[in-house]
Amino acid sequence: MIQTTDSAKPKSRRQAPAQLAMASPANRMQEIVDVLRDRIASQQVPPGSKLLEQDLAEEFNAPRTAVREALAALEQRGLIQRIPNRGAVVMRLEMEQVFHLYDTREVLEGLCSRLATENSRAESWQDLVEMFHGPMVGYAENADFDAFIAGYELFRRRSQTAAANPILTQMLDSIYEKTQVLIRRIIILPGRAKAGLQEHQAVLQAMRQGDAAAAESLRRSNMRSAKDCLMRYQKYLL
Amino acid sequence: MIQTTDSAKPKSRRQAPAQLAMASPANRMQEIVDVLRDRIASQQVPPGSKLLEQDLAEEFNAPRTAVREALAALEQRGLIQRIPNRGAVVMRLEMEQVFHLYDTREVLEGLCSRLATENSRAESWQDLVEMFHGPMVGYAENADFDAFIAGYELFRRRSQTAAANPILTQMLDSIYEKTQVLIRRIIILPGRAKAGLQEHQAVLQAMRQGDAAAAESLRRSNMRSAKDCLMRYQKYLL
DNA sequence: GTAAACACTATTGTCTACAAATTTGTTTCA
DNA sequence: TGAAACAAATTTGTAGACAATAGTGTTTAC
Repeated sequence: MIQTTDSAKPKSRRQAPAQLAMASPANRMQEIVDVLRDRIASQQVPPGSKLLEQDLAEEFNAPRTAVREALAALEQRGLIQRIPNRGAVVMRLEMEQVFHLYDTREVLEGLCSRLATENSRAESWQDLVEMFHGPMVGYAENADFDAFIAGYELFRRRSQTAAANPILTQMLDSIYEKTQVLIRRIIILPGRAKAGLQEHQAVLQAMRQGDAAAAESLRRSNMRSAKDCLMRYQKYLL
Repeated sequence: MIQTTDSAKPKSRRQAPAQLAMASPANRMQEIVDVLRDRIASQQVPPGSKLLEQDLAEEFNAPRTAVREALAALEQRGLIQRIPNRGAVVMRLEMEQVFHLYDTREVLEGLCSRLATENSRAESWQDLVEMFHGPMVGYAENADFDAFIAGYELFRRRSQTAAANPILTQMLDSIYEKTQVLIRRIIILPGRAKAGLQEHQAVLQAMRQGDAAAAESLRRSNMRSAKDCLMRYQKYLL
């Protein structure tokens, strides 16, 4: 095999192993995973849908093996279910499982708020405090749910970043990608937007004051309140 | 293609889809995953080791694709790291990551104890109470760590089962399989066995009294205490 | 007319061969 | 002698072919 000494690689023998881990060809599978994840999380592909390996292979212009790997990854993440010799279907969210997710999320979001408070200067939350006492109030009153959700996600992202705990981030994301669709349904429930707003104001106030324990406790109350709302109106949701 | 009407399959047209999901050929990969998981968790394969696809394929007498799938699964679970074109190595536990794991575990174990208490009759913990006031005391005093750990794991399993939250179980397991090796190193630290024993006695007492909130709080204290011990002696551990 | 047996199609599961890339070993030139 | 250039071998990544299984439609026997 003739190796063409190709191009400019003036590498001395044992080169530094510090390379950016990613290239374009190797992780095409990851792209498939990401795209499918988004579709499932946003319910562009509704629960119960069958995912055909060949169709996906054609769509992504990838070999079927790549698609299979992607499906395996999605199965591990609990987004799809694979039945031997029968293929993959998008996982259906049972109400019971939603409650399990929320119970777990409660303590994790609490931890996230606590760590975020502990790890950052109290003043760094000032802008979010103002946001939740300013624009967000309007969004809630005018039922501008898209803007409201956008603000809420900013809060979430900022908290996660400040918490600086990769394990926690991973677990919260894994919950979030399953319950994402529910947010839009919860927020429209009677009084939920307003209640959520007030609860977040309280959490942010605690964070602004550097009171980590209070932030944790208040965030947990917030999640419990959301879950209660969900239970109350579950007939109308799923 | 001639189909041989093979063997005795007196199935009427549309058969009940209720089949046991597992057969032997389909989930040979799962077996590879489990075996490797155990080896990694128990450090039979030390951190940093390279895992060669071909070697594993020969050992398990499976095609390389099956091994690749198994490795992909282990990567998702965070037990190995795969670098494109360079192969898979067993993940190394940095101290920082251990702390992240313990922070997360603290709130999850707390939740587990709370749910377990809420979901089961208070009397059902009686046997564990007696165990932790009886035999376990001896194990701690006589430094019989194997027996002590066995008792501890029983407590963990019973709690998880009673909590009856699959999401939580999955997350706790995913943490546990990474920190499993540490238990044996923590337990031998000065005073740790005895402290852990007392903390568990307190947790179990709360559970025995049906006080879910106290159980959660005490279990969290217990985990924090373990983490403190870890931080204090980290020089001697990793 | 109904139900079982049969053949066919579509889809998933498995395996092997090939290509690309990295590491290792050897040689050559200052 | 030492470092760079080159070649070989090992290892991972990709693709496609083949086999097995489940689902569907059709025929046939009672």
